[in-house]
Amino acid sequence: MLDSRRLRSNLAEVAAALARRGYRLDSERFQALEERRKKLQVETQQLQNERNARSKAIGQAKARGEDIEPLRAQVGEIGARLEQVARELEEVQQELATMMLDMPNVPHESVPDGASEDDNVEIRRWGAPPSFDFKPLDHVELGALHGMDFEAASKIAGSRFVVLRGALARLQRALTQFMLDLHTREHGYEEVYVPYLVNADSMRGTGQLPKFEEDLFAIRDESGYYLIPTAEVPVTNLARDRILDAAELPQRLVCHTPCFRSEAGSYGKDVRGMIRQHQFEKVELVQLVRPQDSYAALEELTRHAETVLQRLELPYRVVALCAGDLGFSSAKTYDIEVWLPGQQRYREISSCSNFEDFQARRMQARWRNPETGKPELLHTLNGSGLAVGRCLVALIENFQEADGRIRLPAALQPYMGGQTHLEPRRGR
RNA sequence: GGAGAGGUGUCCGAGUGGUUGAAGGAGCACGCCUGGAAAGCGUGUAUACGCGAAUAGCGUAUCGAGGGUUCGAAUCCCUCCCUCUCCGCCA
Repeated sequence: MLDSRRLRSNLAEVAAALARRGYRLDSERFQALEERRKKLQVETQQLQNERNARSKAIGQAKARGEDIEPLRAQVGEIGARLEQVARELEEVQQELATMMLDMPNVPHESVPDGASEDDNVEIRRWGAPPSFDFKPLDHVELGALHGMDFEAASKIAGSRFVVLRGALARLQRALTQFMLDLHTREHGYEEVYVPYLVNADSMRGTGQLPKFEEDLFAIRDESGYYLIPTAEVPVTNLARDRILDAAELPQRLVCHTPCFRSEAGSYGKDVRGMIRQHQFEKVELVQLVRPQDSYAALEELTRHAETVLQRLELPYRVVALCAGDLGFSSAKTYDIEVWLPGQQRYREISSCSNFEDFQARRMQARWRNPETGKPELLHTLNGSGLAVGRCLVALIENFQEADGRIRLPAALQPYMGGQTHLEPRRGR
């Protein structure tokens, strides 16, 4: 959510910044609502003031044993008017709140212009796409040799799910373990375990609600629970309605969870394979930082995610998302894209964002600034470190050999019982 | 699932209709005292919002959330949420 003061005092500027990302802010409507709000609020508060003063007078008169009936009659009239005005104010405020919950974050000035992912700007590359002296398989064909079973999954659940067996199931667990160890031991993150079902307040806090309900899976009973689409939701909400001590910052948290996404509106996109699933594993990095530190933290967090790919020897590139491709809550985002031989292109495997105070304002996540002594909104960031399913895809595609074997990078071997290769499954 | 207790400020805790934003204590900040520190003493110490040029002033709201009663609600009534204890069930 944007700062309402900033909207009031710099409406044109905010509207221009939002236009950069393709959001049309209805300035006239906002201004009209604001004017009504102001008028109604002043009136309401005046009436409340009057009522309070007279009620006190009644209390005093009563204490002195005087007749209070005439006073009561007066206050009654005020009450009736107050009720009317307060109701109108409530309506206007509701409309304003709805409008503001719908507004995306303002892009940071360093975010490149552009309308779609075609306008994203490549920042750097690491490693080189492998060359094969045979025709490399994509992960679906290759996975079939190693225990990746989409048919079984669709029988049990439906499309966009997968069953992994044997070494491949273990490989996914190994990847997860490796990532958690790297971030906790070398990057200074604290591991957390969190609920996978969350309430609507949490979803509102990070920005999934109210606008993107259709992307979520919801529980059908009266609980009001949603399945988390990313660990970002429960982990960032740890700070909701809290005032953190300056000494507690920065907080670096890492969390492995399954993620559940309805993928509404992605019909026909990545229908084949494990790239786009209703359920996938992810290791997520979250940072809660002082506002002045958040852009340095974004660079740092992105490097932490990149390190995973470097250790796994997987070629990738980093792109800065253009304004038009930014996520709703983000002020600036780097995507990390890994090379997929099966598609002969780079595909997103991590998305690292600085939300500045956008999420913090929604969830009232604050810290006490020692310089002012006051609670102030903190800044939140997160990034995948990494999407485990896609990482598994990248790994098997990049390290496949002519005979269907898959080489394991050295960093992973300790997590796979010292194995150096995955052998195709035979006769099972 | 059954029975009970409870949710007040950074924390503990008082408060059952009338100048209560809220006693008292702890913590924290500043000052005095001290060779220095502790103790002691004194002073201060919520948040959001509105009007406003204002870091001045004034006002409004906030005692889990929402609704109701009343001239007036932290205090009375209703609904919901959460926490704790005991019993049952259960991995």
